[in-house]
Amino acid sequence: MSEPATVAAQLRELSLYYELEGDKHRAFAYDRASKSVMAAQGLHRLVDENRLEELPGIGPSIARVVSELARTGSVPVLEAMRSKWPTVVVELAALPKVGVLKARKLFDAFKPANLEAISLLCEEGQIRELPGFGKTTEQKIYAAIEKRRTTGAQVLLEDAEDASAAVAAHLRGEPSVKRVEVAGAVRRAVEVVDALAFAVVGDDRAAIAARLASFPLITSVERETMPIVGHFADGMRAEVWVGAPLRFGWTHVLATGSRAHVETLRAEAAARAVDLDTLYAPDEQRVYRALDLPFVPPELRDGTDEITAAYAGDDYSDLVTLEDVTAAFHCHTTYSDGRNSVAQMAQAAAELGFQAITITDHSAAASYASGLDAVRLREQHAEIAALEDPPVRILRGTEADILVDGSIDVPPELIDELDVIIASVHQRYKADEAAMTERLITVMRAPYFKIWGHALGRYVMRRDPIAVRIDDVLDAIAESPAAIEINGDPHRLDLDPVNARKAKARGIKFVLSSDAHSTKGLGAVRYAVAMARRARLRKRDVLNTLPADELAAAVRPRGP
DNA sequence: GCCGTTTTCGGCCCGACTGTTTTCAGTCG
Repeated sequence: MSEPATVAAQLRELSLYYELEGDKHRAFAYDRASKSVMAAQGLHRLVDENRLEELPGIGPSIARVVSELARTGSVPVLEAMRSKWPTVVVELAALPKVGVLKARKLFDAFKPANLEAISLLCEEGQIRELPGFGKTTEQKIYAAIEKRRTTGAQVLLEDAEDASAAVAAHLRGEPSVKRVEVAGAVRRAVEVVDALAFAVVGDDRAAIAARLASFPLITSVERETMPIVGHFADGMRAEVWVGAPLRFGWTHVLATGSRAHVETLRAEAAARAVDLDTLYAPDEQRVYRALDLPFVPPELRDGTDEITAAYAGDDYSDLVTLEDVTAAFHCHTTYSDGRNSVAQMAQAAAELGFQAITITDHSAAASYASGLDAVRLREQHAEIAALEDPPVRILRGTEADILVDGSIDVPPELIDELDVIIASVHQRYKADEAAMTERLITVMRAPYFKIWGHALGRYVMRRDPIAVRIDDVLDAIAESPAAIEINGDPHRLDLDPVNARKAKARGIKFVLSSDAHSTKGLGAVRYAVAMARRARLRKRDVLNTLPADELAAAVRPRGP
């Protein structure tokens, strides 16, 4: 049966077709049904028991569609829509600043064969002549197609993981396939993924290519290439690297990349007269061993200096792991914009194996998130104190806004009552570089311990980082009572690995956090761990790997 | 197509923003 994420993607695709047909409300219904399928628990069971209509937004008609998609991977209406509407319309609608309506207008006016044709029309200045379009829009479309040409489609790591899991499960359905591993940028935990990749053990390439082609979201497959490449309707690619079992190690390395990492390995192999393509290596460890290298964790294979560092003696065995993390850091509750109570968050943290949790709701200045003033903060502290036998140690904290003047939104008399302060920019993101740098340095130098929250304020693919002289701020932090958060919210992943490496080089400490706004959100800490590993952080670089008592002492604003 | 009732049809999500307009259409979150 198809994965829920796959069914959801097909419903979204149907939604887009209905919108193209002008049936706005049906499109909305399918979009809502798609979200519902995504959020559903135990979709397969609901299908089996004919209970899909229990899901919100799913009535008799969509229930039939979902059931058929889940069971067979397709449905006639989707196939009909795919042959009626050429790929280029879908691709146009997916471009930033171009929606379904503009895509439809462009298609009706020009009947373009592909994005290339639209690009050409931009160059000729023809797009701007269309009613509703202008010079600016034309330039944006041109730039978007240009970007698409160089980088392909791009999705968040989190979404790429879901898609990869679905494709991997599908490939495992081919009888001649012995093993399927998710590889590529997903395995390397790159924030933005532009191609899915898989390492497969099998001896029947044709059968594997055919299996890939039958994945519900894939529209075409290049079968003769190495790797086999499948194309999704939205421009995403799936690369499938096939290898024999005794040489799977090298296949796995090739599929994982990065390109620069692989090239470096090839060069080292050539220097040692090792033939990687025929090397006996059932696993990756043996590939690296053959080159006198320790196992290089996937997150580090970015092609910078990970090989050089390994030859210089770093065996990467002490990189921080999820198991090292002792405290659920940076958590919101119903006091501000979270969905669960303090007690529920503490319970969920305990169930995930944490020893402690930091409750850090927004401060008063974050009024849009119902930030807490001193009165409500003390109410929360009283509630925490009243909890009988809490399942984990609870640190009373705040995520305080960094105000424009470089002060932190915590009344001075409250600092002594707090166990931890996270200081974050939530307003006036667009301050100029000099002002923002000054503002942050002032905050970091404040004479009590604080943790810089979601440092550069980016939203991956949606909002650029703040403009700031990062080196100056890091220099200030290095000599101040301050640490830096690596925020595991899949949309933030902030501070990013490149800058985190710079911070680590200055001896700055980190916390790995989830920025959870619900019990479910606590799991996002694994992304923080992944970013930390990419930054080559060790357990000793991360404060919330300490036992709860030591952690509490380390982050207390005023010290012991 | 779904949903909720004013019970079998009529409304469905909305505000900020941007670019294209000259009062609005379309995108995005």
